[in-house]
Amino acid sequence: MKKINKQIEVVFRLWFYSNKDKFLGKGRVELLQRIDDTGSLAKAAEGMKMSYRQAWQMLKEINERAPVPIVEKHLGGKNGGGTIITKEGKKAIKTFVDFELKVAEFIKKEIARLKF
Amino acid sequence: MKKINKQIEVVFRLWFYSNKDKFLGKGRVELLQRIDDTGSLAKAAEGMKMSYRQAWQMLKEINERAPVPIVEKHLGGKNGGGTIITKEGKKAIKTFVDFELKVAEFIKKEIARLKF
DNA sequence: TCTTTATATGCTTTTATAAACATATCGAAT
DNA sequence: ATTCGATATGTTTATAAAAGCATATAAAGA
Repeated sequence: MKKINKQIEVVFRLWFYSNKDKFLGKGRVELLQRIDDTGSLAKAAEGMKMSYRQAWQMLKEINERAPVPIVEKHLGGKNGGGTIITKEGKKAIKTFVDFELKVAEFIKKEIARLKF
Repeated sequence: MKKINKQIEVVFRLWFYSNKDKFLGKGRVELLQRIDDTGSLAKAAEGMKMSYRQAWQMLKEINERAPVPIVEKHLGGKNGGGTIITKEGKKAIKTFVDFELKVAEFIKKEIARLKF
């Protein structure tokens, strides 16, 4: 009988929920990170080859569900406006990324421990 | 500023992959457990209000992708046939369930440790 | 050989999700 | 007032995933 552990890979996903609603996951965090980098939802969407519409809806959900304000939007003005990540938003992103990393490390260790 | 950790919940899913293909996840494991309980794919499907077609396709994928034989099928015969979980199948199920539990415990501890 | 019951699949129809297209709006700066 | 670039949404179209329906097949036992 072949040993399984040598050929098994474990993949995981995790989400932050607030009030029974999912408000952060890997995809959303990437969007937020790109917004943080570019200062623009449109540019962030383009960067991850996602339609602006979709990205806008995603961000809308994040805002509706997050327990704290994640972004600050600006309409019109010199450069047409823009979107910036709030301080709380940055904290939430970091918390998620760190959490994800810890879980990944734990899983890696556990895989090594698997014996059949 | 409100503290986030008191209101955040973390949800996760994990999958076992073999050869870049997902072959076990929560839903599939439940199907297998029900097959193990009933000895029948049809009964298992019914039990989790899933169409037989769907369950059969799910099981087909599991079999195609798992590194070891998970079930043994029997066509025809006295009671029309049936499906039983192999010894390796049972081991895979247990491994998955145990793994999932450990990750859940780890996550629970990490949540408690979150501070903002 | 006919019955029984679970597995094995083809085919069609819904439903859900995502993509695509089209505009409207906002407000600083010119 | 007009321009400009980004946000804000309604509407429609295309794709994909799930459901539903129908039927064939296997093989032990009566």
